[in-house]
Amino acid sequence: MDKTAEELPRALQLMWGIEGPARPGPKPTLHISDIGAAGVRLADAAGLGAVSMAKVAAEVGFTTMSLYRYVDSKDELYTVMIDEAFGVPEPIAPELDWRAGITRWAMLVREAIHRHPWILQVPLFEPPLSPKQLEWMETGLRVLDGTPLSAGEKLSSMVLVNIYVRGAAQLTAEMFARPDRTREENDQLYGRRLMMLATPDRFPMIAATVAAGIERADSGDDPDDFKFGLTAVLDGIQALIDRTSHT
Amino acid sequence: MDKTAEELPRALQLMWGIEGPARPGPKPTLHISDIGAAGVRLADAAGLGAVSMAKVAAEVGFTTMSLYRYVDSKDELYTVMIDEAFGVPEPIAPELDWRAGITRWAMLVREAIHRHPWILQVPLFEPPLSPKQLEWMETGLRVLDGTPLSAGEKLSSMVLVNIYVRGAAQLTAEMFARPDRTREENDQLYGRRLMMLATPDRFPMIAATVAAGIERADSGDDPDDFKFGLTAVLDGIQALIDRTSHT
DNA sequence: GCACACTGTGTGCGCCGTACGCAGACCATA
DNA sequence: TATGGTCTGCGTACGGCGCACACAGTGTGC
Repeated sequence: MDKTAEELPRALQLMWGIEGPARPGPKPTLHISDIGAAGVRLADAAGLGAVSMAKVAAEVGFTTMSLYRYVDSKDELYTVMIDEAFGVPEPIAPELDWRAGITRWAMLVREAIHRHPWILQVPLFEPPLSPKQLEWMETGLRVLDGTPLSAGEKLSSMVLVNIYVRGAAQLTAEMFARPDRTREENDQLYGRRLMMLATPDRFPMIAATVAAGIERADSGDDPDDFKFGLTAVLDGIQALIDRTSHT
Repeated sequence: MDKTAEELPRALQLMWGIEGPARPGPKPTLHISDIGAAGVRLADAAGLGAVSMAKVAAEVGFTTMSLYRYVDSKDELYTVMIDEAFGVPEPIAPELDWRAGITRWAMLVREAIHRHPWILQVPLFEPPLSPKQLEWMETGLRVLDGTPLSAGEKLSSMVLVNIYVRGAAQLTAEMFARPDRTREENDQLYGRRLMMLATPDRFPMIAATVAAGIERADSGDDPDDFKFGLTAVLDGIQALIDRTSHT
C-alpha cells in the first residue's frame, strides 16, 4: 500500500477502489456510491439543506453512525455526492474542432448542473480528486489537444470555461431555490425592487439597464445569454491561440 | 410607505434607511451595520463556520434573539455581512478606457474577496439588492459607458467579468481554508495525489499536465494566472465590441 | 396622561455533526 | 477445524445550531 494512498481520505480510497492487504473481519455491506446516490436523491428532491447524515443513513437503510465507516465527515459525503451527480462524462466526438468540442463540453457540464442545482451550493475545501471529476477534466482537456497551446494553457483554458459555466449557472440557481415563486415572478419582483432602490440619480447605469427591460439578462440564464458569455470566453481563448501560433 | 417596500426583507429596509411613518416605542439601539461588522470580524478571524447568531450577538453585546429585531434570518445576516465586507467601491478614474477601467474594477473586486475569502462560501439565494452591492454594479457598468455596447450587453459583460473574478478566486480560497498546511504544501500534496491517481493510461492529458509541472496553475492564483484568464475574458468582450461597431 | 407598538430578553424545541464504546460477525491463519 | 484479531454496524450522548414564542419594560405619538 502506497504511503501517499494512506493519506487519502477514506471516501476517496473507496471511490478509487484502493484496498490494503487482505484483512479479517466482515466486509462492508454498502458500496460508497450507494451512499452518494442516496444523498443525490435527497438533494434533488428537497435541496442541499435536506441532506443530513441521519437522512442519508435512513435513505440507505442504515443508522446514522454507520455512514462514518465509509465517510470521515460530511464534507466527504458532499464529495461523493458530487461525483455521483456528475456521473461518467459522455464522450465528445474527436472529429470536432476545439471550439465545437469545448462548447459541447460546456453544455454537458451545464446540463449536469441544471440536473442537480445544489452542486453549486456545496462548500468546497479541497480541489477535485474523485474519479469522475478527473474524467470530466480529462475529457475537457482532450478537446483542446489539437491546439497549439501548452499543457498549462490548456488547463487554464479548460478551467476558464468551467468557471464560466458554473458562474453563469449560479445566476439561475438562485431562482430555482424558491418553491413558492416561479422564475418569472422572481424576475419581475427583482426588477420592481431594482427600480425602486436603484434610482436614476444615484444609480444611472443600473436604472438605464432596468429601463431597457434587460433586467431579465441579469437574473436569467436564457440559452442565448449563456451562449453570449460562452462566445466571449471562447473568443478570448481563440485570441490566445492566435497569439501562440504566431510566435 | 410603498407597497413594494413592505415586501422588502427587514435587513434591506434597514440598510437602505427606509422607514415607515413615525412610530411609538423605543428606538433600536444598534445600527444594522454594527451587526454586519461584527459578523465580518468573526468570519475574518475564524472563517464562515465561526459565524452564528449567538456569536455575532455576543460580539455586539446583545442576546441571540435580539438580532432578529434587525434580521429575519441567518441568510439576511449573510447579506448584511457581504455588504459590509465589500464596502464602498473606490471610484475608478473616468479617463481610463474601458479595458483599463474594467481591469481596475476586477482587481478591486479581487482584493475585496481576498480580504474576506469567506465571501465565496456564503450560500446565495437572492440576487444582490443591498446598497453597496448595487454601487459596485454601478461602478462596473460605468466604465463600460463609452463602449458601443447595448445596456444589456454592458450588463452581461460586467457580469461575465464578475463571474470570472469570483471563480478564479475560488480556486485559491480552497487553499486558504487550511490553517494546518501552507499553500505550498497543499499544492505539492495535490500534485502528488494527482500523480498517483491520474495514471497516464487512463488520464493521459491530466498526467501530461502534471508532468509539465503546471499543476500549480490548477490550484494557484498567481497574479499571472489571474491576468491570463482576465485577458481572455476581456478579449472576448473586445470581440463583441468589434462586432457591434462594425454593424 | 394614556395606550400601545416597539425593543430586548429568556426559555425551549427539534435538528445537526460527530466522538466514543460495545456486541457480534467474519476471515486469515494455524 | 479452531481461534484470535479486527472490522462492521449500532446506541448513546454531547455541544451547538437556527429560530418560534411569550413576556416585561420603555418611550413616543396622540
